[in-house]
Amino acid sequence: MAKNITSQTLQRLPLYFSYLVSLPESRKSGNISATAIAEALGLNDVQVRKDLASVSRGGRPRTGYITAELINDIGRFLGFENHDGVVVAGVGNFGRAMLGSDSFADYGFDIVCGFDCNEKLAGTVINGKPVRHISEMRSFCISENIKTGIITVPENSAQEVCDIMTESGIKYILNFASVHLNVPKNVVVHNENISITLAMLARRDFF
Amino acid sequence: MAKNITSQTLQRLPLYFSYLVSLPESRKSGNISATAIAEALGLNDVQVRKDLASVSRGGRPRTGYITAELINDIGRFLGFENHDGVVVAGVGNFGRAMLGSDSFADYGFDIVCGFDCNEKLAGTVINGKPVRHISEMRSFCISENIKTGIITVPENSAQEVCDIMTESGIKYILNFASVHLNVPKNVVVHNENISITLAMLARRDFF
DNA sequence: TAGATTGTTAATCGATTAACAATC
DNA sequence: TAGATTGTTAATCGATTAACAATC
Repeated sequence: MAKNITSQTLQRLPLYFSYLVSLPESRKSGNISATAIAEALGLNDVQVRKDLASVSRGGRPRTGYITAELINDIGRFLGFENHDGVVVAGVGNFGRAMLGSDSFADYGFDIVCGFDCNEKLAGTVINGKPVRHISEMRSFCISENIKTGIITVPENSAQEVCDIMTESGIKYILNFASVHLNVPKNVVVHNENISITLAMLARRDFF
Repeated sequence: MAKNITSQTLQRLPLYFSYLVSLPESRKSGNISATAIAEALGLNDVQVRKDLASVSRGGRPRTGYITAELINDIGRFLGFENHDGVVVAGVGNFGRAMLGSDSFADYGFDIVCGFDCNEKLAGTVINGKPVRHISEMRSFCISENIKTGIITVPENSAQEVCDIMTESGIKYILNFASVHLNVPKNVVVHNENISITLAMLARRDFF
């Protein structure tokens, strides 16, 4: 296991994970075959078996994989058992949704704090997560050794907030503002563009 | 142009589009070469040229493509000049963020209405978009011929809302609830899982 | 046992890249 | 003109799938 993962395999692993986790408890306590997973997700069974071989301890002929074990193996491989601190810059609707979500924990992330330029929001608590003034973000990230940030501020302040993040040692930025961000070479930005996601979904039959 | 688009090309086209749109106005008014785009996005220049050849009217040797024309060609191909109506079920933080965003219009989508089970929200207006009671969603979608829906309700009511959507003729569902949805075969669900996106970004150096 | 399933090797398929002629 | 660039054909590379022996 854990040998030469291809980028394609890496993209499919979360798919298997979500599917297995979404199974009813009755099926989660039993076994599952690569053939069944492939069938459910519309993939080739050999492909699924090869993907699983790279992260799991292996299945058994005739019975398949132990479902709970497989979920664990994939999850561990993808780092879902980590505890990586994450900050959110911008406590508007999107930011509040991030702070309010409890599902990050299942994937190894702790949203530790929200930051906003609105003085009135500083000091409040959302879903148990503190909100502080944006001016405190730099020192917070440095002292807490935060490596990951989410940007949910308006377009016109996104670059400014991004600069503070990169100065604070943040290496990975998930950007919800629909604007291109300039970052140093050792920082990675992922632009989350929901409109494009929607376009790829709703026009798939057109292409 | 517009010949045999591969799935890989289709995934890169929005990338080119975002990059070109993000360029400063001074550069948007001039020309750009496939070589320059490739350089900026870390891709192979022949690949970019091949991708662009499938949607654009072509570039010129020595000078490259006319930037504004290229943006138009890619945008038109991807349907960004459409006007497709979209409904949002669930007017919580996420739903409000969707209704509040003006960027969908740039990609050919009109968020026409939000729906919620909270009676107090019905009749309100967010960013010019009306909010109605969830009980009105079915008739609304049918009469307006809506094909695309966004689900931003809590996990426990996602399937119920999803059922209403499929009964209303909706074919494409963007699901923000972290739960598996059962749909008829002719309906496509895209599960937007921000935790997984974050994991793929923040752990890329680990894999 | 017979049959379903795993895991691997070999063959196929598709996508990327190299090479090059054409063009401005 | 010389050189940068386009667009296409051919070669390479990588990923998927078919075939099959091993296993429970």
